Amino acid sequence: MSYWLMKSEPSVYSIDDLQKDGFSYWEGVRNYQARNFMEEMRNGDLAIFYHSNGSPSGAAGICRICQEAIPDSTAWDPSSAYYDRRSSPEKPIWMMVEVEFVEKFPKLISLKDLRKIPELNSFKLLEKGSRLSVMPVEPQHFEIIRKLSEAE
DNA sequence: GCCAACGTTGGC
DNA sequence: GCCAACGTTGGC
Repeated sequence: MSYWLMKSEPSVYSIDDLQKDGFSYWEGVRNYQARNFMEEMRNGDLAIFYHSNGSPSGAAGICRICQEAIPDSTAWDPSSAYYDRRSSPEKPIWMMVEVEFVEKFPKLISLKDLRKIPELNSFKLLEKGSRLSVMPVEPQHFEIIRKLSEAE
């Protein structure tokens, strides 16, 4: 079992939206590295739901992978914001997984707070210039963040 | 809205 | 294969 972090802009799709929906396809990823990570995801893997471009940004909750990578059909939908004419049902370029709501943290753990934790020094998310929207998370890092969410 | 950091594209 | 130009991400 592996751990991941997945970013979403709360103005587009937030942890509250996922809580309400229960499940959601993670469509619209248009970065090869992020796509490759999604292809590695297995049913039952857990992911931190991260709010990017939020006020503030930070870890908002946890979701579980419930459908392994399948072609992202928004890529061949001309009316979609994620349309990519290079992709087709015959030759899909982009993939998506489906995630299931697990929990919303009682309080968002802001990026600023994450940076205060010495044990998270090597966390990829916190590296300068890190922009990847889907990334693996070390099990010990995942545990630290989950524990942080229980504090106070 | 600004802008640094990064990824992608395309001319050569 | 190099690299300049351009587009995007995301913190602030």
